[in-house]
Amino acid sequence: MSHVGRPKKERDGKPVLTRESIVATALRLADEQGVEPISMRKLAAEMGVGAMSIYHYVADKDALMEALADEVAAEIDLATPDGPWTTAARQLAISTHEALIRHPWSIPLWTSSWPGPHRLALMERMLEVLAGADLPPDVADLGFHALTNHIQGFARQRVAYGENPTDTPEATERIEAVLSGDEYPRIAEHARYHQEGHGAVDEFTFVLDLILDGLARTGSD
Amino acid sequence: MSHVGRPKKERDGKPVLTRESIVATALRLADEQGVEPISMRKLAAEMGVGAMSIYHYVADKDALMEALADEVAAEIDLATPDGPWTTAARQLAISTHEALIRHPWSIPLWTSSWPGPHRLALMERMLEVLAGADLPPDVADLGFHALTNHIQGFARQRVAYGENPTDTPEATERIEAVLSGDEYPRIAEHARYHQEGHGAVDEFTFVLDLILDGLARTGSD
DNA sequence: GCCAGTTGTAGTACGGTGTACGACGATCGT
DNA sequence: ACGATCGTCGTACACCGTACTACAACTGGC
Repeated sequence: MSHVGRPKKERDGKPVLTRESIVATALRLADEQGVEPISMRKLAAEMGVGAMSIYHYVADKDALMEALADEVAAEIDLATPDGPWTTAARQLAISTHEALIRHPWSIPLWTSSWPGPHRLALMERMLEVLAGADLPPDVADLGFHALTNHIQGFARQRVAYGENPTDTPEATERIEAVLSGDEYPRIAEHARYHQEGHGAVDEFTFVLDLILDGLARTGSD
Repeated sequence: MSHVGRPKKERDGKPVLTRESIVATALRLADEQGVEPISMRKLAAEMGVGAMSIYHYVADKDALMEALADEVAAEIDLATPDGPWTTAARQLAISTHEALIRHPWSIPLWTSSWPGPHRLALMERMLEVLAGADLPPDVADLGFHALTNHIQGFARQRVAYGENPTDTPEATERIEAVLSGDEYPRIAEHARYHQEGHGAVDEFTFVLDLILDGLARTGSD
């Protein structure tokens, strides 16, 4: 075997195997094929390396997934413009939403794994913004939950409700069954409404504003 | 081997192995230990049966999980009292929330698997309620998403944010790290706030009403 | 310049998973 | 009485995460 015992290096001396390079390739693989088909073996093979070598940089697969989710959070710009707190919160929410849509596979990870440093920083930033709103403490607390919930939940829904037709034939078949049957007329109507391309784009900001306005109003009562 | 070749029967003639009995035992196991440790082998062993026998009643593990999620939905009472649409939607939301809290392991399944008949019926019912609200179609549509999103998301958060201290020592350690460090003061404050037992209970209904009021107001504008 | 120690790599192996396949025995329709 | 059918299950395969171990290559001290 070519190189054993010391970090593999590329021509210019940069090591092939690093925590960063591992996370980077995993992220590329996830963007290409999603997160489920990633296995430690495949990832190692992709990097031209033995399976167990990865474990020198990453504790276990969960840690890798956590790092992956955090990498998505790292893309989010935490800088917010001056002005009322609602616009700052609004922009933070939209940026997060966009990052999640950019990497749909990461959405489940945000709820199943612990937040890494970048996600913690994002939470911290949002809490700061809310703290600057002069809301009663319990309203701020609940606002935080409502916002993060809305962000992650809507991202999930936008991915689940198609929009990108990665649908398996089995999935479209089941949708068709509901559409053609008459057991669930409202659902059929709802699905048709979505298939016509309504909503989706500004639904996120619409409900977001609904929450923000509600919070602001609650605060001024 | 005791009985081979025909459905196992108990003393009174009821078969041991049925789709219903399988789902029922799986649900019991899930309530006891959560859903991840369930494997087809363990489930079969629990029923005193060979592993592959289950596949005669269930297509594959995903189908079983889907049935499990639907079983939780089956517990939800779809009857709503007369009166304004908001109280009907409110009760539907609360019932669903309670069912999810009763079976926390099922929450991820609601987003990862397709809705079964009971969940479809629940969706249908909610859409009916919203259709009776005389909202503009796009507001009704977005209201539906906002509601389901809030229900599932808050249930997830209530489970994730402890409340039931099933936390592993590793988890408490990481929480402690954030609490004792000074990198994320707002998060630390937020976590302390929750540890003191604030919120949680009526936060769900609070934000729920915020959404419902917002929808009602939007409709009357 | 050499040798010990350290460090990153990888082979092997173990225990687990979902499930395809086929055999077989018990029951049922005739 | 006797085949067809159906439910059951043993075996096997591919794959997974990862513990353990051996070992090559580098590094630092002398």
